[in-house]
Amino acid sequence: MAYAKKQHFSEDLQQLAALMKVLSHPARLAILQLLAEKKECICGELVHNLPLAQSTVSQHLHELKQAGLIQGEIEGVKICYCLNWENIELLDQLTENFISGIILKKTDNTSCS
Amino acid sequence: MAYAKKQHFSEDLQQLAALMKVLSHPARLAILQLLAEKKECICGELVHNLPLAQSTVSQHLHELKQAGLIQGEIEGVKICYCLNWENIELLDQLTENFISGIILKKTDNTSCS
DNA sequence: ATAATTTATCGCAAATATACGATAAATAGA
DNA sequence: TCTATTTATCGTATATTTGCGATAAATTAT
Repeated sequence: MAYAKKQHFSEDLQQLAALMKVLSHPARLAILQLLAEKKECICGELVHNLPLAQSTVSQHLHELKQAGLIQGEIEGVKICYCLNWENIELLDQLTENFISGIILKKTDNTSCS
Repeated sequence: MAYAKKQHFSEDLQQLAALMKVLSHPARLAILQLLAEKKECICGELVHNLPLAQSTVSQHLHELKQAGLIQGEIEGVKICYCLNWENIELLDQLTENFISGIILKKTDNTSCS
């Protein structure tokens, strides 16, 4: 039972935390950058560009797809991945809302140090 | 040995991924919001505002402190926490740079769907 | 039909993360 | 001094993540 306490927090915080978790591995950040650069990319080419085994890359792709940040289309044997712009922009908004929401509170220069 | 592959990625991606990992738990997001709201806050008050045991909150505070996002000052028996604005703003810049760096590549409306 | 290619998934091992109770350490108050 | 308060840390249990090889499934090429 050492878990599941996440559900005791607000939906908003849970959603953002889940997105941040997807971004918490450099391989997944690298995949997003590669897809932004190449517009679209066959899975094998991503594997070729990352220092990880094929099965590991496939797992990272799965997490990114689950989070809605990328999508894959079957092209014969191959699978062509690309960014899901709609959700990338949602990610942008949610993170910016959170951080700027914090920074807006700064107005007074209070600090305990 | 099932790990440590993170070091095969660029410093930039590693740094951002590490920050995202700190933000990947709703408790830590909630702590940041609480500190932004209250400007500064005794540890016990944070515990009071979170659905977690004292020792668990202490661990989350430790991670936030390690990442430089908060700082604590001893006030007698109590410890007063507050945000480290400098690094909060760095976090803001790094995340915005990353995401907007991706969104900038959108220009052509390519999509594989 | 058979072989080669591509990718997802399974099973496993190891590393990390989460959560808590118990305890230690330090200070304040009686 | 003795007690209460506050917080960090330790130990432990459990869950999750990371990573890989092996294999399965599907498609293309021979």
